[in-house]
Amino acid sequence: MESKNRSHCPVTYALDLIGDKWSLLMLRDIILFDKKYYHEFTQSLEGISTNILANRLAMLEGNGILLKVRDEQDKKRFIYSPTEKGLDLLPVIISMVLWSAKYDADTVAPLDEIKKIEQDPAAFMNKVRSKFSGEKMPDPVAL
Amino acid sequence: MESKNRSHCPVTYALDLIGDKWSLLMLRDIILFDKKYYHEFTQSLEGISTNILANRLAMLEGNGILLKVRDEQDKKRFIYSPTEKGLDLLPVIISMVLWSAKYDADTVAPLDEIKKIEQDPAAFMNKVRSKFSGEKMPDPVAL
DNA sequence: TGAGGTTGCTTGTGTTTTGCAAGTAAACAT
DNA sequence: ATGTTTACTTGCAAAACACAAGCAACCTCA
Repeated sequence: MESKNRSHCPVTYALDLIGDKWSLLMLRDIILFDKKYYHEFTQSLEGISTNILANRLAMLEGNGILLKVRDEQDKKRFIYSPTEKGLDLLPVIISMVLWSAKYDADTVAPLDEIKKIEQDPAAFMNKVRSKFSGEKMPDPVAL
Repeated sequence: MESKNRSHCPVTYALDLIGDKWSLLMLRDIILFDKKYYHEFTQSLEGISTNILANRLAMLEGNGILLKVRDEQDKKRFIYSPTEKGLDLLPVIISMVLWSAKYDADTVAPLDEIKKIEQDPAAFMNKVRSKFSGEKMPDPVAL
């Protein structure tokens, strides 16, 4: 499930991995809306088809952006979570959100939340990141 | 040449306009590499086919991201330039560049330039923007 | 003035990707 | 044991894409 790179231009590298209409929406659901399970992704507003969803989940996992583990509470399910590489895409998502909030007259982005993000994006990102400060973080470097 | 929106989520709005493998590469060429002409886009590293190129140029123009004007020096050519809406996508491009520079072991992004952008992204964006401070900027608000 | 080159597309044709509906298998619930 | 939930997979039609060729407007130079 590898993507072949068109070039090693950094814009191209990112687009070859997440430059489609679904991958960043899935990361939005995982990172911002706390979705974890396959069936939760099928319930998003935009209606992804299940074959595309399965394909993208495998691709994102294969490229180290998502982590997939069996749910020990209910072994027929899997829990998807962002890796550090996935969480590091938050600035991409946020810059898209700010751009759309500015130019989409019909945006549903809440204005007060947008203003908070604009004033202190680092604070917003830290708050989001703190939700995932669990088992999948790399070991802290010893002092 | 309109894109229909899947939803008015701000992530979706951005992806519906520029969430494909080519649009942001073209904006990279226009904004960062100073490309202006159709034939210059065909010469990029990644090799876009001409029908897709023509389609995307029309789409980006139709959505107010690019401006297309006839070149008065050579009337068989057109000059493409970013609108304010197009220039406002610079944060999206930059955040992708920083992410790829971090995770692509084979990136061609120059390390010293990346560090400068990381330390002061606003300064980099202003420098890039100053290249386009010409006729297509909106009139400054009267004092 | 007209022949050839440049530029910016458009048009075919085949391949790949996507969307939609239906089906399957493992785990679980009763 | 039977039905249900969950996570996919499969088949097929539609759309998007890549590649090659063609074409029209404009320019160049004789």
